[in-house]
Amino acid sequence: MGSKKVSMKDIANELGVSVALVSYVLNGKKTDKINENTAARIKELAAKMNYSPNQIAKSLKTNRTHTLGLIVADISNLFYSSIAKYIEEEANKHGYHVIYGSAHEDPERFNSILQLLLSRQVDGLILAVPEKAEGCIQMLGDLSKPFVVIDRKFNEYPKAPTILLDNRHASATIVEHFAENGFKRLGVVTLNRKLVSLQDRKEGFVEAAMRLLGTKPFIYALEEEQMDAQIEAVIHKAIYKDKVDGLCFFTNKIAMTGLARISAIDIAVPEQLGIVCFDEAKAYNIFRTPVSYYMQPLPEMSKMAIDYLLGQIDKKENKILANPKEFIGNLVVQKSSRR
Amino acid sequence: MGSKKVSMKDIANELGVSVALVSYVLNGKKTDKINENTAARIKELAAKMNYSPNQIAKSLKTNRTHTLGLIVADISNLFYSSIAKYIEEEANKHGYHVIYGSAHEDPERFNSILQLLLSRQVDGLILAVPEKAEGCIQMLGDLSKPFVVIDRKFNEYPKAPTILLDNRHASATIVEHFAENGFKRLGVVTLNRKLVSLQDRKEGFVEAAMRLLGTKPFIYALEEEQMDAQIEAVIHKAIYKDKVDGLCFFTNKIAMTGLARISAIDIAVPEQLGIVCFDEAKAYNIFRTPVSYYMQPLPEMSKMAIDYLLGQIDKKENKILANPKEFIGNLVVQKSSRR
DNA sequence: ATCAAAAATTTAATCGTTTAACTTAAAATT
DNA sequence: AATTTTAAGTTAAACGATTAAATTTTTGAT
Repeated sequence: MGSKKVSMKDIANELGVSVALVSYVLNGKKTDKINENTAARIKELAAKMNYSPNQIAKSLKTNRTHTLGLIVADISNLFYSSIAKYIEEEANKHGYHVIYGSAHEDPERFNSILQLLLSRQVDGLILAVPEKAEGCIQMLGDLSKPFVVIDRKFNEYPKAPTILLDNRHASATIVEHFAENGFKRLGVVTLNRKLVSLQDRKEGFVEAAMRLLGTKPFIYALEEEQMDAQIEAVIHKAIYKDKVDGLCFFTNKIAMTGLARISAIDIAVPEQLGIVCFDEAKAYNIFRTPVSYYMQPLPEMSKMAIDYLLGQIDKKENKILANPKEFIGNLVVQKSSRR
Repeated sequence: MGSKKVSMKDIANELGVSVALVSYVLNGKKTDKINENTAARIKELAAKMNYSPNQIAKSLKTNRTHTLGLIVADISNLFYSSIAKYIEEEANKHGYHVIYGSAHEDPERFNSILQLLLSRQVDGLILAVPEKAEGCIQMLGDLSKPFVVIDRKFNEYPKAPTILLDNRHASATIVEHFAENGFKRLGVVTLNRKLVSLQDRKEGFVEAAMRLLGTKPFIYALEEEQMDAQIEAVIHKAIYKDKVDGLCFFTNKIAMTGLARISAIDIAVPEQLGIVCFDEAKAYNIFRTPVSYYMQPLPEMSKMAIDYLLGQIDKKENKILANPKEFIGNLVVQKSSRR
């Protein structure tokens, strides 16, 4: 009991050999120059003593932690926890682990987490950078620390490695689908933040609506912190005043709030109101009418993020991602928008 | 650009002092024995050079990583991502970070993640231990590595530090509520796993139903992997054959699957069927009738987990948690079960 | 037996910190 | 002026591994 962790020294002492030899054997290096017998004895004892290497010491020497840092907006938000899951899975495949933090879109919190991850010497970073924290892009470049921005894009840094959805294209797909199904007066519910991805969704939506329907969609912008308080008025205005017949929720969270409100209203979906949301959620199927949604290809996006990062870490210098990589997702059409 | 990270040595050389002095100043130790002026110069330069300590080196020396390991079943599962969020928040308050992994209830995967966390020298562990992996409790005890089990309980290890819901009490509360609202033929949908928490929910439910209604509830057990395939038959049997009038879903995920199915059926909730679920979810409000749920006090549970762990780490030897701590949650009654 | 070559193992420096123990210089005491 | 005290700082070992270079041991050829 209370037996402290065994180190290479313990093994070496027990066997009367040097620590170096133990290191060589246990790492499978110089195998051709080591007596098979000795190697076997070392391995055997290591197993018996339940040796597990001290990664901290290893990292100090090798300058590799085999750990990636991930900063998302909020880990309890389905969209980000899904990303986290795929990132983790993909990283694990390559023997990497993930440390994460939630920044809640606060630049200060973001920077503090970033500093902590850096001080823990993560080998690379995957970041959902909040507004006003773009400075980190320059800083990480100066440090020559591998990183990749996900789900965000900064026009001031067109060369930063960036992975996100082609938001304009996604919106266009949604509008097209609405148009094909005879919806004419469209509306979108978004947040009043300057995030480029929301901006792009909006612009793409407006552009497509003008082109395909000849009308501008109604835009409803909520404040994140007062979503619950504001939603009732917004939904009411959209349906009864603006006579919107096709509504698009721009994020998962907005959708949950909005759908809850619509649930309480006596309106036929999709007959009187068509609905499409961004991002996948099992919950969309418990709404009175299964809700259509535009699904981001998160597994592919995660895979590319990890591949790029590991490439950088191993200095294989693959030059992919010189420009933001925008993925095309796909629209899962359910009853809420089909007529 | 490409400037490597600055170390204490760089600062010391620049200023012509010893590394030790830099260390003392930057850590605020021996402040009474150091010239204020020198201290100021060191701090100033450190700030200017953007020094940030190498935690890896620090950890190697101090044997503290200020990092906790968290293993949940699945980070993309709302229940666990909520726990993760609270754990992270609480840990951050005390200057600790969290590394996590998803074990997907697989003992092998669990043990492999556990080994990795240990090799990274986490200071403590928060674990949702899967069935067949209880061995880790003994092992961590032997290593005298602080840990706490959450959301699970193992009767073979009554002394292991354990934090979870009082599941029997929760079930009893739900049955009581059903009874008070005139529901008579109850049913529960659970998983056919041997997890003590599910077992306790079931036993608590049965016991309370016998006591308050004089009848045994119908038990429907799904296999996790075939939930989607099995749910239709189960719901059908419950409603049309067994004539259940009050249904309880034992987990978030089961609830999502079950509610999606009920959504497709023409049945009045709560008039013909009352519904209560375990665990909180915003999504419960987008169901045609807002769904009642039993909410676990996750913030309090997380706080206790962290407090206990940090206590152990600091060897303050607070003996709380000698027995499993079972928390009482509260039932949020909505329209789905009120009549 | 001798010696070079090959095989097996050890030595020692290093990674960036921490910290107990020691040294030096200046100030205070006598 | 000699001695003690205090203040300010330095030295050096350690944490647990890695790895190039050096050393010792064994083997084989003569």
